[in-house]
Amino acid sequence: MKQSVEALRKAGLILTPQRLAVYRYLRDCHDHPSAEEVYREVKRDYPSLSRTTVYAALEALCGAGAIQQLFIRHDRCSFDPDPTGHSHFLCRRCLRILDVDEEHPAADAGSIEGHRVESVRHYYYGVCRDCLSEDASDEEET
Amino acid sequence: MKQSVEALRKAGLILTPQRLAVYRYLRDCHDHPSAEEVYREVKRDYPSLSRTTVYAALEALCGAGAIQQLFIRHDRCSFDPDPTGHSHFLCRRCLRILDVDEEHPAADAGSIEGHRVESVRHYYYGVCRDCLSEDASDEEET
DNA sequence: CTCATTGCAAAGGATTTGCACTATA
DNA sequence: TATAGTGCAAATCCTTTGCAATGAG
Repeated sequence: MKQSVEALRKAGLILTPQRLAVYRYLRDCHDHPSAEEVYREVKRDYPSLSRTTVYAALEALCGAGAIQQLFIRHDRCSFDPDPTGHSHFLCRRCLRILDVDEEHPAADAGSIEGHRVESVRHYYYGVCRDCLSEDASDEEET
Repeated sequence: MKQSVEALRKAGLILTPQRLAVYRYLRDCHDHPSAEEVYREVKRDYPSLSRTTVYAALEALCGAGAIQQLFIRHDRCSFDPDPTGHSHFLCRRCLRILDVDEEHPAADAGSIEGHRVESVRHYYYGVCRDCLSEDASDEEET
């Protein structure tokens, strides 16, 4: 954690308790929460926390390359504490977003068809393995 | 166009003037409009058209596999009249969404890490070639 | 001390919903 | 004719914005 704080500071971020709390929550929740979820949860420890601050903190952290923002769902953005280039899977049953261990250049992927590529996202949609095995169990019971 | 209509009908869609208008607009606009844009434009020919209908039509067309929905932008969904698996590029300067001729399995890509994959999206972000060349021209003038 | 950040409230924009009406198959 | 689609209005949810107060460097 300490080195993360240093990394954030070096990235030019002013370190505030709120930003640290947001960052720490993301690191520890092992999920891909939306801004609203981050707000709700972090507010427990910082009752005075406002949405404005959360949105600003998330944007700042993205800008610093400490986290990444996902547009895998149509109704909200999600945030991933791991900024490295990997794919994501959205289960249409449980709506969880799962990391997929398939690396690809995160940013600066050079160019494609003349366009300068600064970042890449690979999204998969379907039914996750947990929901699949639940379905299998259900059928056995029938 | 006629075969498209047949395809829609075969996909089990009830064909209404509104759905056809939505589909036709998407086919002809050679862009990746949002639901709101589709609504605004198609409403010109169908003044009675409502948002409800547009959203329902787009959903039905997606379900029938006639078009595909993109979640490349954080603030709205976009629709692509071409349902085949290809990548997309979002320019942060002009905000246009461009097709990238890089095919990948559209749907039923089998499974990945145990999850059943039903569709795939590859998104690139950066600055498109048109904006890049504009920048180049600007510098020359300096 | 200065400027960026924070907090609050309100606005904005996309999408969804309830319900009555209409039209397709 | 029955069922699915349509239209209108209101509601909902996520995100952004204006502005004054606060705090980090």
